[in-house]
Amino acid sequence: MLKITRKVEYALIAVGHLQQKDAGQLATTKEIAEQFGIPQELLAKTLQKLAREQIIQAVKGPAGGYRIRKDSNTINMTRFIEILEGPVGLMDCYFDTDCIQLNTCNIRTPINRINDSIRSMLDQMTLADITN
Amino acid sequence: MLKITRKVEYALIAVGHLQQKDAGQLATTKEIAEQFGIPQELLAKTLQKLAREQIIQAVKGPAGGYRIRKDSNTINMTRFIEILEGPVGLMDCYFDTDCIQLNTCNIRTPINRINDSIRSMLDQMTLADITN
DNA sequence: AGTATATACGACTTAATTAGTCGTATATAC
DNA sequence: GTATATACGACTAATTAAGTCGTATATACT
Repeated sequence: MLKITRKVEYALIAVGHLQQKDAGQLATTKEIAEQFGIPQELLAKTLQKLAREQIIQAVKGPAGGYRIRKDSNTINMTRFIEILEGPVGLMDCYFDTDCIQLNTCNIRTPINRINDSIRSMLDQMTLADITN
Repeated sequence: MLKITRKVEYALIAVGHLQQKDAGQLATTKEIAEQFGIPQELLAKTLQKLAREQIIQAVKGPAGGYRIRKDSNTINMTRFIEILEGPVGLMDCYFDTDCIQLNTCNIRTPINRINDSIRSMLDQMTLADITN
């Protein structure tokens, strides 16, 4: 039903929170989880993915946490979503080509057109647009 | 992951097929299911929903089936999808208001903006755009 | 009238995906 | 060396989507 997953939801909330911190300031997973009522373990894994992809920066150890990277406003939403939940597309055949249909399918072209529209909309939208 | 369900996929394929028939011509569920490799029972229920909502017209009995309605090109995609799978929205809070967050949530406004964009895109797209 | 064929539709089962938890490893400030 | 934070794979639970089944109803045809 055109839904985004909670992982993305939680990630956006967290990024929004990080962006409101003063430059360089850290926030821990625990802090964010408590403040927004998010399961801590799940949020942790989500932030780890973002850190792995250089969206945020992780600092280990006590007094550690995450901080936002200065260039977060250059990250577009397609990228962000795809880091967390894989390919953005209405149907799998946008990426996979192993559909039994393929030849008989009479709706691939128009579906792909809609896909392109959605993707290009999300492409033009940065993290900064979302969370500021 | 922003996916549409198979119900919608099957429905679009079926409508595309119906539109290619000569005016007033009928196609049976069986015919469509076989031609496109779709589970017949599932397609049947899907087409029943479309018939209930006057998107297509059902004719019972032997030599019966479904035909497309002439005004099918006035049906927009938001409506079509919502008939089959309910509200189109990235998150439930676009429709439901019983989220625990609500006050603390820092991403509702931007998420709703994206929602509106997607919906208005689908609003401007008719069945005829998809299947012709 | 009886039969074959088509739609109508609710209840149910199965499969797939998403959400959330747990255990353990690693880095580091104090 | 201990407490606290991230890192991460494996697992379980919950939710949603996909598909099936049984039965009812309409109707063309013989």
